[in-house]
Amino acid sequence: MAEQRKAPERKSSDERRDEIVRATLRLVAIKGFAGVTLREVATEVGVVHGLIRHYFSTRDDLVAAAFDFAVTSELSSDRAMLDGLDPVAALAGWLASTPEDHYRVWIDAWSEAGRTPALAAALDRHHRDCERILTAVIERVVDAGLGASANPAADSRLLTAVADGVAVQHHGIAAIGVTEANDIVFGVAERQLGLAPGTLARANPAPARGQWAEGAALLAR
Amino acid sequence: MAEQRKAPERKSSDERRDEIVRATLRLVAIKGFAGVTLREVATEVGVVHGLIRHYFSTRDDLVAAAFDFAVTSELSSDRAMLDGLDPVAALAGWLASTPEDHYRVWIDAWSEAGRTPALAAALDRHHRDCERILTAVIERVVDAGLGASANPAADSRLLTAVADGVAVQHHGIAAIGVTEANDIVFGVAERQLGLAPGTLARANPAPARGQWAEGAALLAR
DNA sequence: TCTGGTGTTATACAACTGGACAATAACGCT
DNA sequence: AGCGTTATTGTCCAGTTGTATAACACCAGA
Repeated sequence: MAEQRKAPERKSSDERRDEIVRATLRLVAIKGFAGVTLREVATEVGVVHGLIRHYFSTRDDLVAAAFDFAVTSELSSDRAMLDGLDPVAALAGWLASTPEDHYRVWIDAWSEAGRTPALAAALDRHHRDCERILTAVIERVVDAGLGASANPAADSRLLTAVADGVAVQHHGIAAIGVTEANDIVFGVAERQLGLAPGTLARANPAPARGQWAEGAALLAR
Repeated sequence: MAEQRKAPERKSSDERRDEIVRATLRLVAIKGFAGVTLREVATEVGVVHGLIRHYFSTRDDLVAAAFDFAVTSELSSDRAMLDGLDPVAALAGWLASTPEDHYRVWIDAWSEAGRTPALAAALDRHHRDCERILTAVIERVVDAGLGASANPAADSRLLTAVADGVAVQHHGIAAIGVTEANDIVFGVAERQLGLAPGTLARANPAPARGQWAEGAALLAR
Protein backbone atom coordinates (compact mmCIF):
# COMPACT_ATOMS: atom_id res chain seq x y z
CA MET A 1 0.00 0.00 0.00
CA ALA A 2 1.29 3.39 -0.97
CA GLU A 3 2.30 5.72 1.81
CA GLN A 4 -0.42 8.34 2.20
CA ARG A 5 1.41 11.15 3.91
CA LYS A 6 0.10 14.66 4.39
CA ALA A 7 2.49 17.18 2.93
CA PRO A 8 4.11 18.88 5.93
CA GLU A 9 3.80 22.61 6.16
CA ARG A 10 7.45 23.27 6.47
CA LYS A 11 8.62 26.32 8.37
CA SER A 12 11.92 27.83 9.28
CA SER A 13 13.46 26.66 12.49
CA ASP A 14 13.09 29.96 14.34
CA GLU A 15 9.52 30.42 13.20
CA ARG A 16 8.43 26.99 14.35
CA ARG A 17 10.25 27.29 17.63
CA ASP A 18 8.53 30.58 18.30
CA GLU A 19 5.18 29.07 17.42
CA ILE A 20 5.74 26.23 19.88
CA VAL A 21 6.79 28.57 22.67
CA ARG A 22 3.76 30.78 22.17
CA ALA A 23 1.40 27.81 22.13
CA THR A 24 3.01 26.48 25.29
CA LEU A 25 2.56 29.83 27.01
CA ARG A 26 -1.07 29.95 25.95
CA LEU A 27 -1.65 26.57 27.54
CA VAL A 28 0.39 27.38 30.63
CA ALA A 29 -1.81 30.41 31.22
CA ILE A 30 -4.78 28.04 31.36
CA LYS A 31 -3.58 24.77 32.85
CA GLY A 32 -0.45 25.80 34.72
CA PHE A 33 3.14 24.74 34.25
CA ALA A 34 2.50 21.33 35.76
CA GLY A 35 -0.50 20.77 33.54
CA VAL A 36 0.84 21.29 30.06
CA THR A 37 1.49 18.24 27.98
CA LEU A 38 3.76 17.82 24.99
CA ARG A 39 0.85 16.34 23.09
CA GLU A 40 -1.43 19.26 23.86
CA VAL A 41 1.20 21.72 22.77
CA ALA A 42 1.67 19.80 19.58
CA THR A 43 -2.06 19.75 18.91
CA GLU A 44 -2.31 23.47 19.60
CA VAL A 45 0.46 24.09 17.07
CA GLY A 46 -0.95 21.57 14.66
CA VAL A 47 1.97 19.16 14.52
CA VAL A 48 2.89 15.77 15.89
CA HIS A 49 4.17 15.62 19.45
CA GLY A 50 7.42 14.07 18.32
CA LEU A 51 8.32 17.35 16.68
CA ILE A 52 8.37 19.20 19.98
CA ARG A 53 11.29 17.10 21.02
CA HIS A 54 13.11 18.20 17.89
CA TYR A 55 13.17 21.74 19.31
CA PHE A 56 13.25 21.14 23.07
CA SER A 57 15.15 18.21 24.45
CA THR A 58 13.03 18.01 27.55
CA ARG A 59 9.67 19.12 28.86
CA ASP A 60 11.20 21.31 31.55
CA ASP A 61 13.21 23.14 28.90
CA LEU A 62 10.01 23.87 27.06
CA VAL A 63 8.06 25.32 29.97
CA ALA A 64 11.06 27.33 31.14
CA ALA A 65 11.37 28.76 27.63
CA ALA A 66 7.69 29.62 27.68
CA PHE A 67 8.03 31.50 30.95
CA ASP A 68 11.14 33.22 29.69
CA PHE A 69 9.29 34.36 26.60
CA ALA A 70 6.33 35.52 28.63
CA VAL A 71 8.31 37.78 30.91
CA THR A 72 10.71 38.98 28.26
CA SER A 73 7.96 40.12 25.94
CA GLU A 74 5.97 41.56 28.83
CA LEU A 75 8.91 43.56 30.11
CA SER A 76 9.97 44.82 26.71
CA SER A 77 6.51 46.20 26.01
CA ASP A 78 6.40 47.64 29.52
CA ARG A 79 9.74 49.35 29.04
CA ALA A 80 8.50 50.88 25.82
CA MET A 81 5.41 52.17 27.59
CA LEU A 82 7.35 53.60 30.53
CA ASP A 83 9.76 55.52 28.31
CA GLY A 84 6.96 57.56 26.81
CA LEU A 85 5.51 58.70 30.12
CA ASP A 86 6.42 61.33 32.68
CA PRO A 87 7.88 59.91 35.95
CA VAL A 88 4.68 59.84 37.99
CA ALA A 89 2.61 58.34 35.20
CA ALA A 90 5.32 55.74 34.66
CA LEU A 91 5.18 54.81 38.34
CA ALA A 92 1.40 54.54 38.22
CA GLY A 93 1.53 52.52 35.03
CA TRP A 94 4.01 50.06 36.47
CA LEU A 95 2.15 49.60 39.73
CA ALA A 96 -1.33 49.38 38.22
CA SER A 97 -3.10 46.07 38.01
CA THR A 98 -1.78 43.60 35.46
CA PRO A 99 -3.94 41.49 33.09
CA GLU A 100 -5.20 38.30 34.67
CA ASP A 101 -3.54 35.77 32.40
CA HIS A 102 -0.18 37.44 32.98
CA TYR A 103 -0.45 37.16 36.74
CA ARG A 104 -1.73 33.62 36.52
CA VAL A 105 1.55 32.70 34.89
CA TRP A 106 3.55 34.47 37.57
CA ILE A 107 1.67 32.82 40.42
CA ASP A 108 2.11 29.48 38.81
CA ALA A 109 5.80 30.13 38.36
CA TRP A 110 6.15 30.94 42.05
CA SER A 111 4.66 27.65 43.06
CA GLU A 112 6.36 25.57 40.39
CA ALA A 113 9.81 27.09 40.74
CA GLY A 114 10.47 25.01 43.85
CA ARG A 115 10.33 21.87 41.74
CA THR A 116 11.70 23.00 38.37
CA PRO A 117 15.24 24.40 38.58
CA ALA A 118 15.16 25.87 35.09
CA LEU A 119 12.02 27.77 36.01
CA ALA A 120 13.52 28.94 39.29
CA ALA A 121 16.51 30.39 37.46
CA ALA A 122 14.33 32.26 34.97
CA LEU A 123 12.06 33.49 37.74
CA ASP A 124 14.98 34.79 39.77
CA ARG A 125 16.43 36.58 36.77
CA HIS A 126 13.20 38.28 35.75
CA HIS A 127 12.24 39.17 39.30
CA ARG A 128 15.48 41.11 39.61
CA ASP A 129 14.73 42.78 36.27
CA CYS A 130 11.38 43.92 37.59
CA GLU A 131 12.96 45.28 40.74
CA ARG A 132 15.56 47.18 38.72
CA ILE A 133 12.95 48.70 36.45
CA LEU A 134 10.87 49.88 39.38
CA THR A 135 13.98 51.22 41.10
CA ALA A 136 14.78 53.27 38.00
CA VAL A 137 11.22 54.59 37.88
CA ILE A 138 11.40 55.61 41.52
CA GLU A 139 14.69 57.36 40.89
CA ARG A 140 13.14 59.26 38.02
CA VAL A 141 10.38 60.45 40.36
CA VAL A 142 12.93 61.48 42.97
CA ASP A 143 15.23 63.19 40.47
CA ALA A 144 12.32 65.21 39.13
CA GLY A 145 11.74 66.50 42.64
CA LEU A 146 8.24 64.97 42.76
CA GLY A 147 8.86 62.51 45.55
CA ALA A 148 11.39 61.29 48.09
CA SER A 149 13.05 57.94 48.73
CA ALA A 150 15.84 57.26 51.18
CA ASN A 151 16.54 53.92 49.50
CA PRO A 152 15.01 53.43 46.04
CA ALA A 153 16.06 49.78 45.83
CA ALA A 154 14.43 48.95 49.17
CA ASP A 155 11.31 50.89 48.24
CA SER A 156 11.24 48.98 44.96
CA ARG A 157 11.24 45.67 46.82
CA LEU A 158 8.53 46.94 49.13
CA LEU A 159 6.28 48.11 46.33
CA THR A 160 6.91 44.97 44.31
CA ALA A 161 5.78 42.93 47.29
CA VAL A 162 2.66 45.04 47.70
CA ALA A 163 1.81 44.82 44.02
CA ASP A 164 2.31 41.05 44.04
CA GLY A 165 0.20 40.57 47.13
CA VAL A 166 -2.57 42.73 45.80
CA ALA A 167 -2.50 40.86 42.51
CA VAL A 168 -2.96 37.61 44.39
CA GLN A 169 -5.97 38.97 46.23
CA HIS A 170 -7.40 40.34 43.01
CA HIS A 171 -6.70 37.61 40.47
CA GLY A 172 -6.07 34.53 42.59
CA ILE A 173 -8.81 34.90 45.17
CA ALA A 174 -11.08 37.58 43.74
CA ALA A 175 -11.23 39.04 47.23
CA ILE A 176 -10.91 42.60 45.94
CA GLY A 177 -11.82 44.38 42.72
CA VAL A 178 -9.53 46.21 40.37
CA THR A 179 -10.42 49.58 41.91
CA GLU A 180 -9.50 48.60 45.45
CA ALA A 181 -6.41 46.82 44.13
CA ASN A 182 -5.13 50.00 42.58
CA ASP A 183 -6.21 52.06 45.58
CA ILE A 184 -4.11 49.93 47.90
CA VAL A 185 -0.96 49.92 45.78
CA PHE A 186 -1.22 53.60 44.93
CA GLY A 187 -1.90 54.53 48.55
CA VAL A 188 1.11 52.67 49.89
CA ALA A 189 3.32 54.07 47.14
CA GLU A 190 2.17 57.63 47.74
CA ARG A 191 2.80 57.39 51.47
CA GLN A 192 6.13 55.67 50.95
CA LEU A 193 7.42 58.18 48.42
CA GLY A 194 5.83 61.30 49.87
CA LEU A 195 3.42 61.91 47.02
CA ALA A 196 0.13 63.71 47.53
CA PRO A 197 -2.84 61.29 47.90
CA GLY A 198 -4.55 60.71 44.57
CA THR A 199 -1.53 61.65 42.50
CA LEU A 200 -1.02 58.17 41.09
CA ALA A 201 -4.68 57.44 40.41
CA ARG A 202 -4.91 60.62 38.34
CA ALA A 203 -1.71 59.80 36.45
CA ASN A 204 -2.58 56.17 35.77
CA PRO A 205 -2.52 55.50 32.01
CA ALA A 206 -4.86 53.09 30.23
CA PRO A 207 -4.35 49.50 31.38
CA ALA A 208 -2.84 46.91 29.08
CA ARG A 209 -4.97 43.96 27.99
CA GLY A 210 -4.09 40.30 28.38
CA GLN A 211 -3.44 38.24 25.31
CA TRP A 212 -1.86 34.91 26.10
CA ALA A 213 -4.97 32.93 26.86
CA GLU A 214 -7.28 34.57 24.37
CA GLY A 215 -7.24 32.05 21.53
CA ALA A 216 -7.20 28.80 23.43
CA ALA A 217 -10.24 26.88 24.54
CA LEU A 218 -10.87 28.31 27.99
CA LEU A 219 -12.96 25.44 29.23
CA ALA A 220 -10.45 22.76 28.36
CA ARG A 221 -9.38 20.09 30.85
CA MET B 1 -0.06 -21.82 45.97
CA ALA B 2 -1.46 -20.48 49.21
CA GLU B 3 -2.55 -16.85 49.36
CA GLN B 4 0.12 -14.85 51.20
CA ARG B 5 -1.84 -11.89 52.47
CA LYS B 6 -0.45 -9.39 54.95
CA ALA B 7 -2.72 -9.03 57.97
CA PRO B 8 -4.28 -5.56 57.57
CA GLU B 9 -3.77 -3.09 60.38
CA ARG B 10 -7.35 -2.20 60.90
CA LYS B 11 -8.20 1.27 62.15
CA SER B 12 -11.32 3.24 62.87
CA SER B 13 -12.77 5.22 60.03
CA ASP B 14 -12.01 8.65 61.48
CA GLU B 15 -8.48 7.70 62.43
CA ARG B 16 -7.64 6.40 58.99
CA ARG B 17 -9.23 9.34 57.26
CA ASP B 18 -7.20 11.73 59.37
CA GLU B 19 -4.04 9.78 58.59
CA ILE B 20 -4.72 10.05 54.88
CA VAL B 21 -5.40 13.77 55.01
CA ARG B 22 -2.22 14.46 56.95
CA ALA B 23 -0.14 12.36 54.58
CA THR B 24 -1.68 14.17 51.63
CA LEU B 25 -0.86 17.54 53.15
CA ARG B 26 2.72 16.45 53.79
CA LEU B 27 3.10 15.54 50.13
CA VAL B 28 1.28 18.66 48.90
CA ALA B 29 3.76 20.80 50.83
CA ILE B 30 6.52 19.20 48.78
CA LYS B 31 5.12 18.42 45.35
CA GLY B 32 2.19 20.79 45.07
CA PHE B 33 -1.50 20.07 44.66
CA ALA B 34 -1.09 19.06 41.04
CA GLY B 35 1.78 16.75 41.87
CA VAL B 36 0.32 14.49 44.53
CA THR B 37 -0.65 11.04 43.47
CA LEU B 38 -3.09 8.66 45.08
CA ARG B 39 -0.43 5.98 44.99
CA GLU B 40 2.11 8.18 46.75
CA VAL B 41 -0.38 9.11 49.42
CA ALA B 42 -1.19 5.45 49.93
CA THR B 43 2.49 4.55 50.19
CA GLU B 44 3.06 7.37 52.67
CA VAL B 45 0.22 6.05 54.81
CA GLY B 46 1.27 2.45 54.30
CA VAL B 47 -1.84 1.15 52.61
CA VAL B 48 -2.96 0.16 49.15
CA HIS B 49 -3.92 2.99 46.83
CA GLY B 50 -7.37 1.61 46.32
CA LEU B 51 -8.18 2.35 49.94
CA ILE B 52 -7.96 6.09 49.38
CA ARG B 53 -11.02 5.85 47.23
CA HIS B 54 -12.88 4.27 50.10
CA TYR B 55 -12.56 7.56 51.99
CA PHE B 56 -12.51 10.13 49.19
CA SER B 57 -14.58 9.55 46.13
CA THR B 58 -12.29 11.62 43.94
CA ARG B 59 -8.79 13.01 43.86
CA ASP B 60 -10.00 16.60 43.95
CA ASP B 61 -11.96 15.86 47.12
CA LEU B 62 -8.80 14.56 48.72
CA VAL B 63 -6.58 17.56 47.96
CA ALA B 64 -9.34 19.98 48.92
CA ALA B 65 -9.71 18.16 52.23
CA ALA B 66 -5.96 18.38 52.72
CA PHE B 67 -5.97 22.14 52.17
CA ASP B 68 -8.96 22.52 54.42
CA PHE B 69 -7.20 20.63 57.18
CA ALA B 70 -4.03 22.67 56.67
CA VAL B 71 -5.68 26.03 57.09
CA THR B 72 -8.09 24.95 59.78
CA SER B 73 -5.34 23.61 62.02
CA GLU B 74 -3.10 26.56 61.23
CA LEU B 75 -5.79 29.08 62.10
CA SER B 76 -6.88 27.31 65.25
CA SER B 77 -3.34 27.32 66.63
CA ASP B 78 -2.95 30.94 65.51
CA ARG B 79 -6.13 31.94 67.30
CA ALA B 80 -4.89 30.29 70.47
CA MET B 81 -1.62 32.18 70.21
CA LEU B 82 -3.30 35.54 69.57
CA ASP B 83 -5.61 35.24 72.54
CA GLY B 84 -2.71 35.10 74.95
CA LEU B 85 -1.00 38.25 73.69
CA ASP B 86 -1.56 41.95 74.15
CA PRO B 87 -2.98 43.73 71.07
CA VAL B 88 0.28 44.98 69.57
CA ALA B 89 2.07 41.68 70.10
CA ALA B 90 -0.87 39.89 68.52
CA LEU B 91 -0.66 42.15 65.49
CA ALA B 92 3.08 41.56 65.18
CA GLY B 93 2.64 37.83 65.64
CA TRP B 94 -0.01 37.64 62.94
CA LEU B 95 1.94 39.71 60.44
CA ALA B 96 5.33 38.09 61.05
CA SER B 97 6.77 35.69 58.56
CA THR B 98 5.12 32.30 58.29
CA PRO B 99 6.96 28.95 58.08
CA GLU B 100 8.01 28.06 54.56
CA ASP B 101 6.02 24.88 54.11
CA HIS B 102 2.86 26.66 55.19
CA TYR B 103 3.27 29.38 52.59
CA ARG B 104 4.21 26.89 49.93
CA VAL B 105 0.79 25.35 50.37
CA TRP B 106 -0.92 28.74 50.13
CA ILE B 107 0.94 29.75 46.99
CA ASP B 108 0.13 26.44 45.45
CA ALA B 109 -3.51 26.82 46.37
CA TRP B 110 -3.62 30.23 44.69
CA SER B 111 -2.40 28.81 41.43
CA GLU B 112 -4.37 25.57 41.56
CA ALA B 113 -7.67 27.11 42.66
CA GLY B 114 -8.35 28.27 39.11
CA ARG B 115 -8.58 24.67 38.00
CA THR B 116 -10.00 22.90 41.05
CA PRO B 117 -13.41 24.25 42.13
CA ALA B 118 -13.35 22.45 45.48
CA LEU B 119 -10.01 24.07 46.23
CA ALA B 120 -11.27 27.48 45.15
CA ALA B 121 -14.20 27.22 47.55
CA ALA B 122 -11.97 26.27 50.48
CA LEU B 123 -9.48 29.00 49.59
CA ASP B 124 -12.17 31.64 49.46
CA ARG B 125 -13.59 30.57 52.80
CA HIS B 126 -10.28 30.55 54.60
CA HIS B 127 -9.08 33.77 53.03
CA ARG B 128 -12.11 35.51 54.48
CA ASP B 129 -11.36 33.90 57.84
CA CYS B 130 -7.87 35.33 57.76
CA GLU B 131 -9.16 38.77 56.91
CA ARG B 132 -11.67 38.64 59.74
CA ILE B 133 -9.04 37.57 62.25
CA LEU B 134 -6.73 40.41 61.25
CA THR B 135 -9.62 42.87 61.34
CA ALA B 136 -10.35 41.81 64.90
CA VAL B 137 -6.70 42.21 65.86
CA ILE B 138 -6.63 45.69 64.36
CA GLU B 139 -9.77 46.59 66.26
CA ARG B 140 -8.18 45.42 69.48
CA VAL B 141 -5.23 47.72 68.82
CA VAL B 142 -7.55 50.62 68.08
CA ASP B 143 -9.79 49.94 71.07
CA ALA B 144 -6.77 49.90 73.36
CA GLY B 145 -5.92 53.36 72.12
CA LEU B 146 -2.57 52.20 70.73
CA GLY B 147 -3.28 52.89 67.09
CA ALA B 148 -5.79 54.32 64.63
CA SER B 149 -7.73 52.89 61.71
CA ALA B 150 -10.45 54.62 59.75
CA ASN B 151 -11.53 51.31 58.23
CA PRO B 152 -10.22 48.18 59.99
CA ALA B 153 -11.60 45.83 57.33
CA ALA B 154 -9.91 47.75 54.52
CA ASP B 155 -6.67 47.96 56.47
CA SER B 156 -6.93 44.23 57.06
CA ARG B 157 -7.14 43.59 53.33
CA LEU B 158 -4.22 45.94 52.74
CA LEU B 159 -2.00 44.29 55.31
CA THR B 160 -3.01 40.81 54.18
CA ALA B 161 -1.93 41.74 50.68
CA VAL B 162 1.37 43.10 51.92
CA ALA B 163 2.04 40.02 54.03
CA ASP B 164 1.21 37.74 51.12
CA GLY B 165 3.39 39.64 48.69
CA VAL B 166 6.30 39.71 51.08
CA ALA B 167 5.90 36.00 51.70
CA VAL B 168 6.14 35.38 47.98
CA GLN B 169 9.33 37.38 47.76
CA HIS B 170 10.74 35.61 50.77
CA HIS B 171 9.69 32.00 50.28
CA GLY B 172 8.89 31.78 46.59
CA ILE B 173 11.76 33.75 45.13
CA ALA B 174 14.20 34.11 48.03
CA ALA B 175 14.64 37.73 46.94
CA ILE B 176 14.58 38.97 50.53
CA GLY B 177 15.53 37.50 53.90
CA VAL B 178 13.29 37.04 56.90
CA THR B 179 14.57 40.25 58.50
CA GLU B 180 13.70 42.46 55.55
CA ALA B 181 10.42 40.61 55.13
CA ASN B 182 9.35 41.50 58.64
CA ASP B 183 10.75 45.02 58.30
CA ILE B 184 8.56 45.68 55.27
CA VAL B 185 5.35 44.32 56.74
CA PHE B 186 5.90 45.92 60.12
CA GLY B 187 6.82 49.25 58.54
CA VAL B 188 3.72 49.43 56.39
CA ALA B 189 1.52 48.36 59.29
CA GLU B 190 3.02 50.93 61.64
CA ARG B 191 2.53 53.73 59.11
CA GLN B 192 -0.97 52.55 58.26
CA LEU B 193 -2.12 52.28 61.87
CA GLY B 194 -0.18 55.20 63.29
CA LEU B 195 2.14 53.16 65.48
CA ALA B 196 5.61 54.37 66.40
CA PRO B 197 8.34 52.88 64.17
CA GLY B 198 9.85 49.77 65.74
CA THR B 199 6.83 49.03 67.88
CA LEU B 200 5.94 45.81 66.09
CA ALA B 201 9.49 44.49 65.80
CA ARG B 202 9.91 44.84 69.55
CA ALA B 203 6.58 43.19 70.24
CA ASN B 204 7.09 40.29 67.81
CA PRO B 205 6.78 36.97 69.67
CA ALA B 206 8.83 33.88 68.82
CA PRO B 207 8.04 32.58 65.33
CA ALA B 208 6.18 29.34 64.82
CA ARG B 209 7.96 26.42 63.18
CA GLY B 210 6.78 24.53 60.12
CA GLN B 211 5.80 20.94 60.50
CA TRP B 212 3.96 19.63 57.48
CA ALA B 213 6.90 18.69 55.34
CA GLU B 214 9.26 17.55 58.08
CA GLY B 215 8.83 13.82 57.93
CA ALA B 216 8.54 13.25 54.22
CA ALA B 217 11.41 12.57 51.86
CA LEU B 218 12.38 16.07 50.76
CA LEU B 219 14.23 14.99 47.65
CA ALA B 220 11.44 12.84 46.31
CA ARG B 221 10.10 13.15 42.77
C1' DT C 1 -25.05 -19.15 63.31
C1' DC C 2 -26.27 -16.36 59.95
C1' DT C 3 -26.11 -11.66 58.05
C1' DG C 4 -24.78 -7.37 56.76
C1' DG C 5 -21.63 -3.63 57.10
C1' DT C 6 -17.02 -2.04 56.74
C1' DG C 7 -11.93 -1.76 56.61
C1' DT C 8 -8.60 -3.60 53.49
C1' DT C 9 -6.18 -5.89 49.83
C1' DA C 10 -5.34 -7.26 45.19
C1' DT C 11 -5.87 -6.77 40.55
C1' DA C 12 -7.63 -4.91 36.24
C1' DC C 13 -8.05 -1.31 32.94
C1' DA C 14 -8.28 2.32 29.77
C1' DA C 15 -6.24 6.63 29.21
C1' DC C 16 -2.21 9.25 28.98
C1' DT C 17 2.38 10.42 29.79
C1' DG C 18 7.49 11.84 28.18
C1' DG C 19 10.72 9.93 25.49
C1' DA C 20 12.97 7.42 21.44
C1' DC C 21 13.66 6.50 16.65
C1' DA C 22 13.52 5.24 11.70
C1' DA C 23 11.45 6.85 7.59
C1' DT C 24 10.27 10.55 4.64
C1' DA C 25 9.85 14.91 2.28
C1' DA C 26 11.23 19.44 1.50
C1' DC C 27 14.82 22.64 1.48
C1' DG C 28 19.56 25.00 0.50
C1' DC C 29 23.64 24.59 -1.66
C1' DT C 30 26.78 23.58 -5.22
C1' DA D 1 20.82 17.64 -11.24
C1' DG D 2 22.63 15.84 -7.42
C1' DC D 3 23.44 15.83 -2.42
C1' DG D 4 23.68 16.79 2.33
C1' DT D 5 20.80 18.90 5.85
C1' DT D 6 16.82 19.20 8.57
C1' DA D 7 12.01 19.80 9.46
C1' DT D 8 8.34 16.62 10.03
C1' DT D 9 5.88 12.42 10.45
C1' DG D 10 4.16 8.02 12.30
C1' DT D 11 4.81 4.53 15.47
C1' DC D 12 6.48 2.29 19.36
C1' DC D 13 7.59 1.90 24.33
C1' DA D 14 7.71 1.40 29.21
C1' DG D 15 5.80 3.70 32.82
C1' DT D 16 2.23 6.16 35.61
C1' DT D 17 -2.19 7.79 36.44
C1' DG D 18 -7.26 7.83 38.35
C1' DT D 19 -10.94 4.91 38.68
C1' DA D 20 -13.30 0.48 39.21
C1' DT D 21 -14.39 -4.03 41.09
C1' DA D 22 -14.08 -8.47 43.25
C1' DA D 23 -12.59 -10.79 47.15
C1' DC D 24 -11.12 -11.24 51.82
C1' DA D 25 -11.02 -10.26 57.08
C1' DC D 26 -13.13 -8.73 60.85
C1' DC D 27 -16.87 -7.41 63.86
C1' DA D 28 -21.64 -6.25 65.69
C1' DG D 29 -26.16 -7.55 66.10
C1' DA D 30 -30.19 -10.64 65.18
